[in-house]
Amino acid sequence: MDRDLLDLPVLLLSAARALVDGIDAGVRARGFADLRPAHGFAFARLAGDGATVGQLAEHLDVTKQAASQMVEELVTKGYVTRGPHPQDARARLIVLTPKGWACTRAADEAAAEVLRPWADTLGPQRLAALRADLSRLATPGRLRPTW
Amino acid sequence: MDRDLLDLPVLLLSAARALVDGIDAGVRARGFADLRPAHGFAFARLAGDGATVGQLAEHLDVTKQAASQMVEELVTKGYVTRGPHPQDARARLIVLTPKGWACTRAADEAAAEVLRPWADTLGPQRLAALRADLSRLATPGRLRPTW
DNA sequence: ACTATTTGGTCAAGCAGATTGACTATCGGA
DNA sequence: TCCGATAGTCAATCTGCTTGACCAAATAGT
Repeated sequence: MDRDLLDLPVLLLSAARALVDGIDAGVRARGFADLRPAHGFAFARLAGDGATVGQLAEHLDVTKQAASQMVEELVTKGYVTRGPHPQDARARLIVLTPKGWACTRAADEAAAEVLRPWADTLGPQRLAALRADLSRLATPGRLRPTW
Repeated sequence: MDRDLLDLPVLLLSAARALVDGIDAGVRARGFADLRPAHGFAFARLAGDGATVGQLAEHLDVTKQAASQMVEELVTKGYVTRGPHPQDARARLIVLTPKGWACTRAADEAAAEVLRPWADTLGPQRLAALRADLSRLATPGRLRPTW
């Protein structure tokens, strides 16, 4: 084991943080200043066909109560709505509002913007290789980092 | 910009989390069950010649009060001591105790242990390349991810 | 069909880790 | 020698999350 691989944790963390911070800043700059990165993780799950509170909780790796609270906040802010669930009357389906969709598009743009200098630095080849390598390493677990 | 580069954030986050979680688990398994990853970031700064509360706060990207609180906790648990600062009577120098050093060694071992399967998966060549690429991307900013 | 258990969600209270604000002691330059 | 800046702590507060209790609807067992 190469000795200086030991700072790989630090590098990984720095890169991850730079990325998330950059995206967050981009999203705020586009007018969505009342959101945190944690909300972005929620949006990622809701995009598509929506999700229940329970599914969201699992995705975010928090309790249902915490997820429910966040949903309440997002409803208040106008990013999502709670509707009846087509298959289960107990459950409620959370879906993005137009504002919520606009925000996810903004996030995609922001992400692309942050990634652009990375592509410039490394070249598209090595960036793609980086992505490929990471995809072989990353366990498909939760991603919320509550440290 | 390649379209599927957009999940690089997710991959980066997964990898970072897997790494930190793995190290944390390894540290706990070695008998230091009363510490969280956040403490590890503090230890990283204290290893060497120690640091003041202010320096620690900057490193962790928290207020001095928060850092002071953590130091108090680490003192209580026996990992660090507060000593007088050689150059400044206002400041106090925080240094690791033998127990603190033992813990940092444990963390290094744990990190190596987590990295080993990574080296097996990617091969030493590409792992080194990964490290090199990341080191070109990572801004030398804070790493504490409080999302 | 009828009851019992499980599951989806919310309400309420409490905790942990951070923040802001106020204060003391010391440093260092005019 | 004074006075603003800096190191650190004490105290109060905020926020996001957890645990615990609960209701309503779904599902399983008989």
